Amino acid sequence: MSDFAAKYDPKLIEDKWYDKWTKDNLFHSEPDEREPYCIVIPPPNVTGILHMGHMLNNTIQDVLIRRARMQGKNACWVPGTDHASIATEAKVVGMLKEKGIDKKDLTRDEFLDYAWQWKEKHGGIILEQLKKLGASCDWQRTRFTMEDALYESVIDVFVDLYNKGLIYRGIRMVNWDPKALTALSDEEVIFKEQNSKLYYLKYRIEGENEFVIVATTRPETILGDTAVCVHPEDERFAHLKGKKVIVPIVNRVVPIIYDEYVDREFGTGALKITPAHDINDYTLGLKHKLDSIDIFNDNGTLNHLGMQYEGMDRFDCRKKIVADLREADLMFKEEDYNNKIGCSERTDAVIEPKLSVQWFLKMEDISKKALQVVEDDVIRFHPAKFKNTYRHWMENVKDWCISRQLWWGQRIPAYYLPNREIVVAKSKEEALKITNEKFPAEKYTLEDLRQDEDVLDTWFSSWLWPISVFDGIRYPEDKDIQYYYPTNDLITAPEILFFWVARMIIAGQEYRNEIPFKNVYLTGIVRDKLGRKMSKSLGNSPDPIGLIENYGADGVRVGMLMASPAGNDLLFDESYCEQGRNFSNKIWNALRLATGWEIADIEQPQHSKIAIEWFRAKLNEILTELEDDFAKYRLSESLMKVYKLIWDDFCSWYLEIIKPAYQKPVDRTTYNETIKLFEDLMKVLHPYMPFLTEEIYHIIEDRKADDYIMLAQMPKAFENSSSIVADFGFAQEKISAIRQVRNEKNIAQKIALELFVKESSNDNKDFDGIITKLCNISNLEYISDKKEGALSVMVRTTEMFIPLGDTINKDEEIKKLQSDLKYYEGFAKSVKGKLSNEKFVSGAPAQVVENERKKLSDAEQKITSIQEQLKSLL
RNA sequence: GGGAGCAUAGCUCAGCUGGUUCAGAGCACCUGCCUUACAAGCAGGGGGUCACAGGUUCGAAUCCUGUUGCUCCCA
Repeated sequence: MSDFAAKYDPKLIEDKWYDKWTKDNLFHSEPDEREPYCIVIPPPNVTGILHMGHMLNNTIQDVLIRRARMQGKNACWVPGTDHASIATEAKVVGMLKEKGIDKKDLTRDEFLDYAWQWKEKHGGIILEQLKKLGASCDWQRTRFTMEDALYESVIDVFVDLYNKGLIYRGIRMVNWDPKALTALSDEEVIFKEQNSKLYYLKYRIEGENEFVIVATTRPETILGDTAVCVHPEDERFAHLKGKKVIVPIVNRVVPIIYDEYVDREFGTGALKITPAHDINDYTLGLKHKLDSIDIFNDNGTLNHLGMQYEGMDRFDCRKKIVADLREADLMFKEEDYNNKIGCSERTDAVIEPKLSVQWFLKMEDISKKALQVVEDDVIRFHPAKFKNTYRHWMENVKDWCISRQLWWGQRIPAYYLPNREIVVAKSKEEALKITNEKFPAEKYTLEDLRQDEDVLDTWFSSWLWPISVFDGIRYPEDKDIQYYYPTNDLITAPEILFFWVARMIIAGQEYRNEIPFKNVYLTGIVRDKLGRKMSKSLGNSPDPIGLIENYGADGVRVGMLMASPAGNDLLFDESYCEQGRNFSNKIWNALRLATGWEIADIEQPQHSKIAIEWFRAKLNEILTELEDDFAKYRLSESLMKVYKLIWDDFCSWYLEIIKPAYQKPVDRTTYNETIKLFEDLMKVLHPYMPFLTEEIYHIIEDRKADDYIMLAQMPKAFENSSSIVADFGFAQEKISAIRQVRNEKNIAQKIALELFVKESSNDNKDFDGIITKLCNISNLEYISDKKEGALSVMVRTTEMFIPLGDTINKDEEIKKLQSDLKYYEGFAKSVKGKLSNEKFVSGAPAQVVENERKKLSDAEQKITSIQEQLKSLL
């Protein structure tokens, strides 16, 4: 025992085992005859560093992978990163700026060189950090969405979908980032609360001296106004039917239109319509066939349609226009107003809704099967409530804007010809070939083809991830994709259910005619104790690597899992990790105990024999329950069961029973059995706590070099009809009751007690040895009548007596018995009431009625014995 | 504005097809213990009108309706 420190120190062993595992290439998987079990990692962003969300997400994946591996499956966890075009490009642009280089001065290729350099330097941080967590990823299979094979897959898919007529170019209102000069997807826009002003502007009615007052937060957009809209049933404006109004300053005459879209309560009830600069106005514009007047340049300054404001920034223009309106007496009033303004996630610039030409993927048809497979539970969501969310989105799916005005990403393989035609092909040469077939007369050459400058949305590569990591787009018949696809489980956050999960399902249907995964486990968001999202700006996120250093990777993993039922947000608190660390220490000390005894060839005590039998059965029971928990993806519950099995059942009960007296040896049989049990427990625990369990596996027995717990077989549950677990439960109650007496009467464990048990038909004496040992009983005797002058304790229907000499406080006992009596009488009365209800007896199932009868007879028996005790005391 | 979900102990959550696994777990809390594995520990204990109001039923935390309060998604 002197070999072991009394406190477990994870630092000493975690790196050691991770190195051994990787050196022996244990995480690597190749197709073979075993059943595959595969997870593809949700590829973290190359710009990112490990945050608490990753910790949770990857802990869960590792638990599932390690368990599958130990169940004899060919487990493969494919890691990798995605190129995150906007975020990375922003980082690279920032880095260049620090060097005094402006992106505009670089060619595309020069810029991409810098981007790759940046990626090589910073891109692998998260994956390295995952190793500290113990992640058993197949590092040989690490993929990156911009590497050649995956890049080509994306291009192939674009060409294919274009040829199928599913990709088109269209004018749409997009979220324009005037700083990054690119369109953003909706999910890249963050809405921020802002104090602004609501301006009430006067629009003169044509030919009259009356005005319509229109409220707006963006007065500069009047330059693009093409209508004023009111609610058709709004009586205030009924008299204006057919009339026109004059836009202030611009003096453009625009119609008054009527639409139910207008909120009569907002502002004055009259709404200015600027189809080029507001998404809702745009829709109304289409409906009412209005002109669109775009007044902005890409960088947010006013263009030539901005009249005297041309060249001004949009916010400067707002100030100027407000001043001009006031001067012209066209400003009715101004009031403070709070609204939410969309800002770019990456550059923080205020988003400008902008009409622009973008590439789109038609979603309606290709989404249908993807909805069906979830509806039919071919793919299961855990928790299932996300099915509703998914359905809602899929039924209202909109076309996907897939182009981004950036350089870092897969460049759109579309080529523009001088005759304004477009050819889409995998390469320029290919494009020329097609061009010449289509337009032989023009005799175009390579020089005539101009490739689209834009790249594809990052999700347009991530949606292929479960296929492209196995190169299944380019080589659909190869053995890897055939073997590992469809993968088993996907573990991700609900936030990206649509942007990623749904699209992967669609891609799977389109390119494999098969689902990409069978189960989707949706984790919650890791929040701080106060329920706030963890963010850099709040500074409320602990450093995950720091946590690992403080509590050990095993401790942190346990901490993350314990507090995170599927789909629930996790209110993180370091005390969870502390609990995990304490658990490590508990196990460590159990090891110190179990391996510290001297072993002798002596007879095995009866109580040890029973304890082993009981614990085997208990372990088996838990194994069965774990099967069920994993089938339902209830990971935190499964861990809690293992936690209690080890801490309560093994340490507090089993070890205490078999523990030899001080400085006495343990018999060999018990020792061997205990080590075996310990080993089984470590196996069950390994997926959650890989490092500690591997260490202990090697301490409790000398192993061959290639014998690892992470490759060992998980203990399997067996059929068991024994009632020993339940029977022992009764004994445990008796022991607790006796301990309670000791506690209440302040009798130290050292002082031995006598115990008399009133004989009854349902006595199981198998556990008497255990009771004697754990309660320090000098003499356990069965008696036929009650024991006078002893303290009486009732467990279920068994009466036990503990002689305590003079220490019994009669009044106290009487009081206690009387209150018990009152309770049981009340209880019996209510059960009687139930049983005398004709409808209950005839309506309830026989079993339920039978249970009630048993309750009543037990209660009556208790009442009788309490009354007898009272009699003897009074 | 449209949709979805949630409300159970101080906190985080279980609680399946209504009925002894029905009021539970972990943490926190209280009491007593430095008992030779572990004070990062041991033993014991207290604590909830299951958000509110109705309804269905012999019986409701569980099913139905409404109310209130929170959360998320879409607009």
